[in-house]
Amino acid sequence: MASQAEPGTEPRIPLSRERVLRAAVSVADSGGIESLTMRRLAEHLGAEAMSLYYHVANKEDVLDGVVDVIATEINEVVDRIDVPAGGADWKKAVRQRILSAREVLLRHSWAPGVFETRTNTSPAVLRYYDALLGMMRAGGFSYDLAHHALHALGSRALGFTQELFDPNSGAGAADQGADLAEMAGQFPHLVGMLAEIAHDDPDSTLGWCDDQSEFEFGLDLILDGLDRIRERG
Amino acid sequence: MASQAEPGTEPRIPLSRERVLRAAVSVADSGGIESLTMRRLAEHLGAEAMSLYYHVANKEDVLDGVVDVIATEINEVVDRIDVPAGGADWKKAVRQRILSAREVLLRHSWAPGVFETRTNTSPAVLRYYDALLGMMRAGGFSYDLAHHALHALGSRALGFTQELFDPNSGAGAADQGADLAEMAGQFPHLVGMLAEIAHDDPDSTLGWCDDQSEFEFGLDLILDGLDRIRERG
DNA sequence: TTGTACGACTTACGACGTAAGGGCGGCTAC
DNA sequence: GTAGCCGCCCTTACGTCGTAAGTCGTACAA
Repeated sequence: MASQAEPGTEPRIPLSRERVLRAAVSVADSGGIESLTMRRLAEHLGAEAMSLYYHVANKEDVLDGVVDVIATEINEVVDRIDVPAGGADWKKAVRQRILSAREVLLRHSWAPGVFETRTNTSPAVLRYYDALLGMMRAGGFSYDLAHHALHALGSRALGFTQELFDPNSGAGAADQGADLAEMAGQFPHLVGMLAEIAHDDPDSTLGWCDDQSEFEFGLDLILDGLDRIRERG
Repeated sequence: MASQAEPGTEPRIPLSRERVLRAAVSVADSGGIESLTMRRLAEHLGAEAMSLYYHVANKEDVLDGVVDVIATEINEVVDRIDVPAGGADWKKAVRQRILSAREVLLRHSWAPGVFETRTNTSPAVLRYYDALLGMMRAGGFSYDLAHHALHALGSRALGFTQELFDPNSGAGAADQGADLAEMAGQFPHLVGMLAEIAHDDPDSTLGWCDDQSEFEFGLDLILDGLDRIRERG
């Protein structure tokens, strides 16, 4: 339509699965995952919704493709890392790999939620895990221990953890309506912890607790534990 | 309608937020979370969809309420546990608490996904975390370490981890179409691991890897790590 | 007896995913 | 050349979703 009304303009780039998936990431990046609808995606591409179905089976397929795009971006980043190679250095290598993956996900904050809903594993994710396994093997892990390690890391292996409760929202609720004293009566330890943390770290720019350093704390806890088992076994 | 057509039957139990939320859990239990729509929920209650809105703000509110119902069920279970009390026994107590929470979630397999999408923390979840914190404090944790511990545990504190990749689906894909040799070329470590695990544990009734024992492995890894820090600090 | 407010129902709207089919432009076969 | 085909995109339409707006019966207070 637009191309007919304006003759002589761009010759219209044809759609393709590749282009559709890239656009999907772009839409989610700018408006969040709930803004990713087939109609909006088509609009973003200068096409109609039903045209997408020639390149993509359905919306589930789009979401599958989107995690593959993100995982590919992760692989591109981690492949550039200069690995210190195997032996006892496995921990350093794995740690850096995971933190790099996390950096990519921080650029697509909606992505973790999508990763978790997928059951079909994307080839790019498999490639990521395969290389991670390779590092552990080079570090002396048995396949069995490496297997346990993957489960223990869970989503952390890809660089994210879902925070189940955001103490800020609880604190906010307390500030607003409910009496803080009443709050303290109901949740004494929670309130005590919040008070102490806030006191210890009053001017942290990232809020009362820094997610990045918490992520690293948990990651190191697991990696150290695995290392101990590796040395013993 | 039905109550008008059949006069003299039950006097019709009035709706209430409580009843709506319990019905929502029941619907999700039997048909999965994607089957939980306002219309179906109403039908389950013998009412019309719009009638629910007198007791519930909107669907988000229903989901918030649903996690509160589940968290309350968890609290009821863990409150019954006979705690071995504080000191060095903290680990045993926390471990048992978390595994009990997991048992509840296993009865509502759709629940983890809903927990992760909530940002408003439910009072029942706060109560759960508060008691968990209390156990750690009794075990000698500083608030700071307990805070780190909560982040390190993440969703594991409530008894679940999201499995990002199910090797079964990968293996299934390999079995079906793609050549396993080609698969091994692309993902050598992954295929090696799968082969060894399958060989070591050929007749596990829970599949090639037991999620429960993997959960416990990861949980113990973290709890042991925290215990070491506690002793040192 | 007459409000009045609660608690349900009816109707309707816009957005979503997508099934079905129409049409255009460029290829290949003659 | 031109007839036919097919790859690619569009139009139209359907069923389902969440929910805004308005209606109605019933119970209780004045």
